[in-house]
Order: sequence, then structure tokens, then C-alpha cells
Amino acid sequence: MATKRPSSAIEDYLRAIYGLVERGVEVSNATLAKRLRVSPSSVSGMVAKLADLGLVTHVPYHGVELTEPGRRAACDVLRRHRLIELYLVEELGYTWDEVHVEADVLEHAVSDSLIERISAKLGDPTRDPHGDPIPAADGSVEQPPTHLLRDLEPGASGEVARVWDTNPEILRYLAHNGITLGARIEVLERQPFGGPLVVRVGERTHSLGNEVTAVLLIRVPTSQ
Amino acid sequence: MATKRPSSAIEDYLRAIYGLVERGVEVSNATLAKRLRVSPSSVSGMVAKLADLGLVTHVPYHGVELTEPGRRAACDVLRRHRLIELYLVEELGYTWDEVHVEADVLEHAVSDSLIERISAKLGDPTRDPHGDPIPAADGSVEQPPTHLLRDLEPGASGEVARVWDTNPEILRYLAHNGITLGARIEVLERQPFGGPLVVRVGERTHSLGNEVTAVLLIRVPTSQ
DNA sequence: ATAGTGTTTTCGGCATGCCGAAAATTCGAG
DNA sequence: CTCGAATTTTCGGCATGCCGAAAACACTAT
Repeated sequence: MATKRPSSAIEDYLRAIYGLVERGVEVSNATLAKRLRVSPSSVSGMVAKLADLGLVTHVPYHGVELTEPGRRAACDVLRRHRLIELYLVEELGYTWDEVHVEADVLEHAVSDSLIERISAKLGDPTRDPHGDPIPAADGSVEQPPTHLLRDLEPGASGEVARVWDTNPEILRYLAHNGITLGARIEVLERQPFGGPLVVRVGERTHSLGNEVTAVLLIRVPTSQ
Repeated sequence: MATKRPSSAIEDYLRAIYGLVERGVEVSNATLAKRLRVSPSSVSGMVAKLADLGLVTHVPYHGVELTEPGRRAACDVLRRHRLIELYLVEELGYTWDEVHVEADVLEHAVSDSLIERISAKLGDPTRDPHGDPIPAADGSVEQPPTHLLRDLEPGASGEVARVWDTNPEILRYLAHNGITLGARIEVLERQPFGGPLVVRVGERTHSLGNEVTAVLLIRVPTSQ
């Protein structure tokens, strides 16, 4: 029998930790506090609790790491979150900038059986509307090899595989400029000193700032 | 701007009070405690809080009554609850005995905008899978005139308009015997001393106990 | 009137999670 | 090595909601 689900607060922390690791961001008390919009002292308290529960390992004054049960629980939440996002887009006409807030709440409220019906109705998809992989019901995740747009050299091209951000404004900006999942994108030139990257998407060229290029993951055909 | 939504606990109490009134059950501390599966002392505490918030009036040691703001808030929750139930049946293949538990949780998690999209997708329905009226977005509810099956005399007939219960076993029992919304039902005879009511539904006759006849609402053609 | 019964309320307590202020720790610069 | 800044933890406190035990109340029957 499936063991009971953690509290929403716990699930929020687990998903946040997983998300930071996934993006290669250091998982510190401070980054967690910022991401969860909570005070650092609250993070200390909750991390102690997570460690008690065996969901993370914690070296005081140093880092936090998910244990295997913790990773598994995080994947469960992530699966729910991403399936809900996709469902809202596919079945209820949401756009990719609207779904995150809604899914943040619903991920804690849907039952396992509901989420499996949703998955079935969507044809057991493996990507959410932002290109993020949807963990399978058994907790496995496939992370396809991609490159940050920021790291590509002029001349490189590929297609937009994933947008690593939840900020509705950035997402609307991208969609408005035709930068959506699957769009072909070619790097034309890079301005020095942290300047914008000039890219071509379809007929148009855009100068993209750091906030944007650090968030777009590109699938490059001949990787390596 | 819509004022913030009450806590889930508060919404649960409001919906419970509304539900008891709707069924003509006395709204006492005890009935509330039983319906919410909570201790009587918890009810006392929460009722005091609801009174503070102006959602109910409370005469200590006597009854609780919804104020107009309280009724309105209860209808909001009820609208969400019933739309979710219908949605699960229509779009995700749930049966009428499965939806209640799921909706109990989701009613607190769906945003107003999501619920309106759901309502639109369903064609702004006015009945949920149990025949319960779905309050409109403006808080108005229509209660169609019906009769408890228990109160009908032999010879009377009508169609099943509503099932006033959430117990999955009763609901499965009814569905299994063809007693679903819209089914024609005719009272054949009434056994005395609280005995069963014999009814005909389609080709078959059933002897229905009190638990069942007290829960079936019948629309009788020539009311009066 | 009053005793008894059942209901309701009050009271202190517990669990979860949040906070700010102050103490503890780390780590780089000098 | 030591000082100081930044981070992290500890501590006491608060809010929400739940509980059980005991006191307060209402209502019925004598």
C-alpha cells in the first residue's frame, strides 16, 4: 500500500530542492528561502524536519541533499505538477504562462488515481508545456541532452527544447516573439561584456538578454 | 476585487452548515461535529471564529445560522464542489460514487478562473451528477420542487431527480439497480412499521429500505 | 423545585509552519 | 592568525485547528 503523502509544505520544499539541483544551482538555506518566499529561519526549521524524516541529509552550516526516498517523493510531486500543467493547456485552453500558479496549488490536491487518469487521457506524455520532462509513475525521469542558449557559439543552431523558468512575463515575451517549443533558433552573433545574443527565429532576428538566454535550453542536432 | 478566500477549514464548516440546512437537518454542534468528523469542542471553537468573521450568527447553547455573507461563501464552495464532480464524470470517466472524495479536496484548490473555465467547458450546467443544483457564479441557486421518495404514497410515480447522499456504497447500490438520475420510478406499496417501500424501476421491482428512500428525491409530474 | 441526562462550552495542550532577533558558524581578507 | 561580513541556526512567539477532560447549561421527568 502506498504510504501517506507528505504535507504540502514538505512537498514544496522537496520540489524546490529538486528544482535547484536540476538547474545546477547551489542548494543553500538562502536560495531555498528565496525560491520558497520564506524566511531563512523557516528553512532551517523545515530542513531539520526533512532530515528527521529521512528525506534529505543535512550537514549543518553546509548543504542539503535529497536522499533516495526524498528524490522519489520530489519526483511524485513533479509528476503531478507537470501533468497538471499540460492538462490545463491541452484540455482547458490555458497558455504556458498561466499554468504554473494553478499547478502549484493543485499538485497537492489531486489524488494518485486522478493524476493517473489525467496522464492516461493525455496519452502518458513525457513533456510538459515548458518542455520539462514528466517523471514516470515509477519515479524515473529522462533528462535529454540540451545546451543553454547562452553557451552556444555564433553559427550554432537547434530547436527550443525547454524553457527553464516560470516567470509569466518572460514566457509571454517568448511566445509573443515566436520562441516556443520546437522553434528553430540560430545564433547569429554574441555581443561582448554580457551583451545580448543575436538570434534568428523563423524570419525574424532578436537580441536576447541574459535573463532569457540563461533560461532557454536548445536541442542541438549533432551534439558533440 | 474579490476578497480573499476563507481557509479550507472555514469553507468546510460553511458547506456543512449549508448542507444540513438544505436537508432540513437541525444544525447543532453535534450534527456538525459528526458530519465534519471532528470533536464537538472543535466545532465550538470554529463556530466562535465564524461568528467573529460575520459568517454565522451564534446563540450560545442554541443554534448556528448562516449570515448572508456566510451563505454566499458557502455557495461559492458548493459551486466549485459540484462543478468539479460533474467535470470528473464528464471529462475523466469517473462514476457518481467516486467523485465526492476527490471534490472535497479539490474544491479548496481550484482558482476562480479555473472553475469558470470548467463551467464554460461543461456548458454552464445547473446540475451535478447527483442532481444537486450548481449555484451560479453570482451566488443564486434554484431548488426545484421535489418529494422524498419516502413520503410518496403507493400509486405515485415520477423520475429520480436527486440523490441526497455521498455514501459511495449507497450510490453504487442505486446505480447497480438502475436507479439513476432521470429513471422513472413508481411506488407500488409501502410495508408498515418502517418496513421497505416496494417500487418499480423499468422492468424490475425493488424493496427499498429507509436509508435509501430518505435519500431519493423524486420529481412528480402533477405536483400538488 | 430539582435531580439527572445529554449537549455545549471552556480550558489547557499539541502539531504544523511561519516569523524576527540574537547567537553561532564559516570563510575570505588582511 | 584573527577580524569582520555573510550565512545559518537557535530561540521564543504567533496563528490555525485539532483534541480530551471538566465545567456550564438546558431540558425533562419526578
